[in-house]
Amino acid sequence: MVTRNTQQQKLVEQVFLSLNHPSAQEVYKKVQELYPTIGRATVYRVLNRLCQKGQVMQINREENCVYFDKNNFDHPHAYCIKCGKIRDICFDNTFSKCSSSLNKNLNGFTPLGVDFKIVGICSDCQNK
Amino acid sequence: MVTRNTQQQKLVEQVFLSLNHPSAQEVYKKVQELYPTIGRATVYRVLNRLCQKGQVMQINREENCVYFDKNNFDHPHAYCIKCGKIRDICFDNTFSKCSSSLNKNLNGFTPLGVDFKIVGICSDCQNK
DNA sequence: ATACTAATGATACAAAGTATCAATAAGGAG
DNA sequence: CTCCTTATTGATACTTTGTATCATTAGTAT
Repeated sequence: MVTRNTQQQKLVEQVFLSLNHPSAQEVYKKVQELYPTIGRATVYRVLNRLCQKGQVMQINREENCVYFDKNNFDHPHAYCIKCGKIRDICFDNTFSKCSSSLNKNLNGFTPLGVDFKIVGICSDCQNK
Repeated sequence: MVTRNTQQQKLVEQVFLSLNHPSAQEVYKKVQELYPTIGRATVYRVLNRLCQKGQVMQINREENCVYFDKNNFDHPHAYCIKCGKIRDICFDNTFSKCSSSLNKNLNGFTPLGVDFKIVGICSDCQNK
């Protein structure tokens, strides 16, 4: 398969690089200003292709829904990309040291909570 | 306003407590088995009410879309609940110490990446 | 027992993202 | 430069997660 360097791809990539942590919609809107006939699906496809090539990373949301937790305090989770299950991680005081050290670098950002998640494959799914 | 202790509420709460980090859909399906006439909206409403009361916590996804990042390595982000923007946090070696210390506690879980996010209000939004 | 109204269930809707498929346009071969 | 192959596009329909609306139902205080 020979990949083709289309106008749309170049434009989406260029617009993506000009933005900070954009969502797909943000990229889409900006691209539309420059190339009104572009399809929504194309923007999603180009971004996903960039991810597969490893040039781009998705932030949060390997999941596509909210999960609810009984434990009403900040603690890290492990999310399995195979089964979609979330598990608690036992955290030691390195985590709280890490949490409090981050507060120093927030530049006026008022933290309300943390969301620390390890993404990977759980032992159940590895043994299948 | 007088809150009412309905059958549906009791059931949703009970089912939620019986599950580990369930999504709303998981709770809905389980509740439906026991109470087939329950509406989907009711399950969402009860879970949201539990969150407001502080009994339940939502895991990840204050956002409702995927964000993309140029920086192709694991680093923490700050997510503002007012404007929805994501910012990078400068991380020091405490973060990597924290990351590597977590590896010890993973019990066979193979980590592929981390997603560390501080949720709060950015300085721009505070000054409005 | 009655009245008030919080909560429900049905329905429609919105937003994010994917699947499908005919039409288009890269780019290599001649 | 022209033709041909097929990767990519754009339109459309669809799926999933979640919310808004509103008439009906059922807790609860009196």
